[in-house]
Amino acid sequence: MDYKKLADFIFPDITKTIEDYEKEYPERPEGTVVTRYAPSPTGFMHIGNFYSVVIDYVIAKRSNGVFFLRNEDTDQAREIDGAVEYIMHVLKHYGLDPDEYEIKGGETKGNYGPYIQSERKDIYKCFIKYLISEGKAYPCFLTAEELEVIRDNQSKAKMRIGIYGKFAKYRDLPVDEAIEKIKAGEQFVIRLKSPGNFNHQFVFNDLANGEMKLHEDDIDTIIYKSSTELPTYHFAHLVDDHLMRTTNVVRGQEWMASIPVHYNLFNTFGYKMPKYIHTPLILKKDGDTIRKISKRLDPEARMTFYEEKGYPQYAVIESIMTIANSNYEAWREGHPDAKFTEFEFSAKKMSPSGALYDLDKLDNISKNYISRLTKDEVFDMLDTYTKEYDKEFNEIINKDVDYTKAILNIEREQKKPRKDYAKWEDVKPAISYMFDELFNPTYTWDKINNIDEIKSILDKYINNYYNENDDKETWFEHVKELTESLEGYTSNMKEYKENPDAFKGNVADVSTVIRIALTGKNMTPDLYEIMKLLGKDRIDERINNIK
RNA sequence: GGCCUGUUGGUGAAGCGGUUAACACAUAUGCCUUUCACGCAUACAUUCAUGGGUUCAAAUCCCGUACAGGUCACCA
Repeated sequence: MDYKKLADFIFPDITKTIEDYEKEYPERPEGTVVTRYAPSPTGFMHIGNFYSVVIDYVIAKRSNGVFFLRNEDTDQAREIDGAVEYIMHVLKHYGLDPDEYEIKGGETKGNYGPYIQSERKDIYKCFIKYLISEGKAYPCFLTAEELEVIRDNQSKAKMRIGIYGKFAKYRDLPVDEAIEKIKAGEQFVIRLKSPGNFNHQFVFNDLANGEMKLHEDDIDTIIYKSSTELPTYHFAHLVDDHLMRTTNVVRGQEWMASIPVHYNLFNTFGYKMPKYIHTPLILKKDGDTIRKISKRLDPEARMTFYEEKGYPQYAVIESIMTIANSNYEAWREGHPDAKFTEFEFSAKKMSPSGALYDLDKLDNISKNYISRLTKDEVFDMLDTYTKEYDKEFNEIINKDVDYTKAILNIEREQKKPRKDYAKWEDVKPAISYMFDELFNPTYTWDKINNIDEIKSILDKYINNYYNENDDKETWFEHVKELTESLEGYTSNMKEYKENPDAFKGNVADVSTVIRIALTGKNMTPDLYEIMKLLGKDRIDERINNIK
């Protein structure tokens, strides 16, 4: 049959050949690892996508390779404005900047573009045209209704579903008849004339999941959508990753099932398949059931969650790396200051089963990280965060930067620093009492709640025992002396513990009374440090305000 | 329904023929201690979904079963 006639008829304007493109996009330097993140701009970024990106980035950067971003906008009905900008924002936020990318109507970087699929139509058409001219693809005129009937019948007959064998009605339609139909305005798609045989198996090696035996695919998959003149994902994957010279494809495990299709596609062109890493799904425990984490139901599925809460970028990446390779934590212990890209990542060590993303673990990583920062670093990060998410608090902490830093430095910059904050959102409620405009004096404590008693303790303290120039030891000695002077109280904790009923209270209780009076809380960092920062006037004022 | 994948404590998991079944998080308790936090210590899987087999020996190898997930679009 004269397939060339058909090809020329369908794509009369396509004059470039595959060879032209091969020349235009030459092989990258020998041994370069090339990875990509290829999202469809259909909404906000998901933690699972982020997982893939981190791995893309690590394996590219470890070997000085290339990591690029490709915009897969072939489904225009689902496209959302600003989605790509948001993705770029996330990548930048986490320091995972792509080496090559393109913003629609904006900047472009890299020599293997366009990096937006809707701008690559001619390239796809060229490849499709070649396939048709070789008789390896054909126009199919099956309507949506016909397709549905076929599917129903197959399902009733318990047959495999799809267009294959005798169901591929237009597979061998004579060229002239096809041309007539197109001339008559009939809608069509282009399907691959599948070379596969379902009864044959081939071995596929996934870098994460290992070897598996799969059936060849004999379904004539749609590779080109006439409605939009755009290819389907499968075909775009073939053309783009071949021409962009991608060496490693990292994608979610839901793509595993498409491997036989991709195997066919790469084989019909005689191209080498890239290496694949199918990442496990990130799951979520919902009551008693475990399911795929969902953008709609689970706030923590969206990457915006981590930014809004103010999780440090470092912590989010660390938590992902910990899931990806369980020996990462041990490595980190030995290399506390190394960049995560220096870690010897192993796809093989990835667990093939889905993982629950553990926010407790994230908090722990984050707390440890923040606890090791200096007061200046903490201030800067808090400043950046509050500028975006809490303007009021941002103004407050900037009124007297040295004062704020001193607060943030309480029990910091020492061997065993406090681990109070997992995210920047936690800071404000933890230290608000240090700022008069946020201090909301309320005294509530069950153990000592008699107002006369409280007032007498505080008055005695402020008049007879408090001295703003005391060092820490002396300060505490004075609190002890105060305690001893009170009827029924002891400063001897051992004595108290042996017989708690014999006393009204102890030094800890007296300290707590002072603490609550000054901060409104019965749990705070070191009281001495707090009082130092508050200063005599504010201490007097707060104590006098207790009613 | 077909095809594919998985199943080790509350969570992430190590282990891949002989271990007291690592480690980290979480939880609980104790010590330390002016509260909290930190730190330290202890506890937490008589057992590796389940049934059978191979073996002197199995979480580890084989077969079956159950359960869970993924996928079968002019969506990616």
